[in-house]
Amino acid sequence: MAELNERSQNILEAIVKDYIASAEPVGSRAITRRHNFNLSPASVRNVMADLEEMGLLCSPHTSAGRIPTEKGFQYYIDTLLQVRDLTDTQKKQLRKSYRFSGMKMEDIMQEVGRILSGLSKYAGLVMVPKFASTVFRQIEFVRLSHGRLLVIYVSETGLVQNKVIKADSNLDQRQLEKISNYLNRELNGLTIQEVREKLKKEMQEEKTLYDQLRKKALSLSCAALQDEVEDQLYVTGTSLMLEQPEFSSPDEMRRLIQTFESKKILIDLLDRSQSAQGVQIFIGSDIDLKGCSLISANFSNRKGALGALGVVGPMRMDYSQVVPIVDFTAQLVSRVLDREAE
Amino acid sequence: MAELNERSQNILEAIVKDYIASAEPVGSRAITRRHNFNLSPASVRNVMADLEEMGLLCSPHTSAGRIPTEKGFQYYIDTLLQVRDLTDTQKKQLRKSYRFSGMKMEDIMQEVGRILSGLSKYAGLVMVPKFASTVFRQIEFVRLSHGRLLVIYVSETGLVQNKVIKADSNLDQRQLEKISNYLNRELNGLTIQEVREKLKKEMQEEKTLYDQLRKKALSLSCAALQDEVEDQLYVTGTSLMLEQPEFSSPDEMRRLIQTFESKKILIDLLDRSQSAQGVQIFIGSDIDLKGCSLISANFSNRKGALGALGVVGPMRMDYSQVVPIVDFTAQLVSRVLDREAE
DNA sequence: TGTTAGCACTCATCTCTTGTGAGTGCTAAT
DNA sequence: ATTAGCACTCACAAGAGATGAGTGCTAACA
Repeated sequence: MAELNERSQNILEAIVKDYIASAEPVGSRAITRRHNFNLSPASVRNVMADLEEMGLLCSPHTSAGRIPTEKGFQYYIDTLLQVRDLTDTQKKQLRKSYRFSGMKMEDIMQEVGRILSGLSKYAGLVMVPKFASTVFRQIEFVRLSHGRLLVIYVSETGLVQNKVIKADSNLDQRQLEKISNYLNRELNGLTIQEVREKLKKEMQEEKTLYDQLRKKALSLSCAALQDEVEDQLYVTGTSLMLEQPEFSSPDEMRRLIQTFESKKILIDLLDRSQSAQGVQIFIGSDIDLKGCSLISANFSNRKGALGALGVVGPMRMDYSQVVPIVDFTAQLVSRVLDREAE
Repeated sequence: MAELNERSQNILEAIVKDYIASAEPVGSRAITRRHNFNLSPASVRNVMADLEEMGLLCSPHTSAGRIPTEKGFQYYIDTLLQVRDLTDTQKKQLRKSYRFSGMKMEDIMQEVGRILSGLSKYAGLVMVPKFASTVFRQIEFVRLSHGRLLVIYVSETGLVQNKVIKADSNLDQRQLEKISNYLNRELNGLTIQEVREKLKKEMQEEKTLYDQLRKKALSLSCAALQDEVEDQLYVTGTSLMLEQPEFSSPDEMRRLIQTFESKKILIDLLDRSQSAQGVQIFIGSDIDLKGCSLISANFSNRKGALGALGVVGPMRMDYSQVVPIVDFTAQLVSRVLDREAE
């Protein structure tokens, strides 16, 4: 991106801010009225023409004002955006909302989503801890019927996953208990990722092993943990998005709701953000959410990244306000999870 | 409802059917064209005026055709609707979609919802088995920290519920095992409802009991099972509703999405239908879904009612088509659950 | 040379008008 | 009892100004 002189920057910033506030195209006169740059509308127009040439602005039609393009927003976020930190009062209030003691993981996540969307007035997303990186705490088997077996897996953070598997051999409850005892001893404190690797190694080493119990335990736990569990996503406050003027037309509404309904796009997006640290902002066609932006952050406990949360809003959302909310929320959730795990 | 002569019935039926097909007000001429009653439009108009007087029809404005009122729909459903059974081919196809072996309960329910909304082109609802009426199979305790205890409860159908409780006394894993063994033996085969009653009784009888283990077991399981678990509801295909012309205005869309988002209204509704047998139809202001109808049915296994499923569509939805789908689906799900449980 | 006033021009939006057509209710004839 | 005929209503679409916000360009100005 070419350098912009100070005047251009000021004007771009003014346009972006005005547009964020009004959702309407911004005209040259409006700018001179609302900000006192000591410039005439005509001069502002010249600058605006330049900014349009650079692809930072565009006008919906000849006689409307300008609106920032995606590139314009990107520039704004990269170089002009100043995120003010939350005030202590706000922080305190947020902390107060996060009294999760005695709630189970799913409910916590849902509640976090609600709070996020409530604060931001946009849609809140929370992706629950990725299965592969959770830390093993306990595994239990429950016999159902026809050799079908319910496997219940509990992570250190109290996340419960369950899965039905087929066990060919007819194991009785007694044997199952032995097996789960064995596994609980053996796998304690490892992440699922590590458990998988360990199992794989052992399976190879002990192919010819005569220890029946161990053999069965290995094959059972393999079956239980082999395939990736689909990430679970909680979406809250989609209807708030429908209040935004950019989604006021029926077609846009339908598109938006369909997107939120499928969840797949959102999961991919949050997955992508998983690798990075801190708050991330995805804009527009970056993501498959036309006209939207996503502000996301990971949460984690001491053992590493666990999940991601964020806010989806219109591209012109109030970044300076939402970014710190997302950031602080992610930190709070991380702390809660640490506390729970300890 | 006053009796209607045959001609009036025929005309009412024609109007309802045409309106279901077109979502437009139906005029007198349109009726004589599409159905041959050997009547002139003027005669039809006379009848329509009568039907309007009775509150079965209304016209949006003077020079539009008539549309059925809520009462009109009610009359149609009660006395005119003929539900054709599914053809064998359709049944076979449906059965083929329902191969759920090896899936866990939540996934089954979600899939059922998807199929329902896919077939009906409206929104599908599935409410998971009511906790209180599930049959106890197994209970497990997992220690988390600070005396917080994760209780995992498994029903006979493989439904897993979990909950975090506070256990004041410091129990080690060994004692917990003993307790769960004791409870598993003691409570096997009872519904949660029965378990609760039993616990209550025993707690009273054995207040002064010196058997420490038993006492702890009782108080733990009481804490674990005491409060009602919120019914879980799966909603699918809301975006399909937005395609319907009655919800094409932004305001209607917002209202609809908000309703679906809160879920509470829908849960109450399905709860209400729980008591009855077979397919039920709720119309319009009966329920808090303006302009919508709900077709619902319960599913159950041999032990009794477990949950409910249904389809929410516009009031003018194609009842003759959707009713048998909902009916047959409920039967299929019941059978699947029986098979799983056996 | 950068800035600004002035001006012609564009174009979405609102309002007002008019025409059209589907549908109605009433009346009189069959 | 049924129906043809007719006047009437009213939503909706199309067209015509009027309005106003905003632009680009040019020429004058500091």
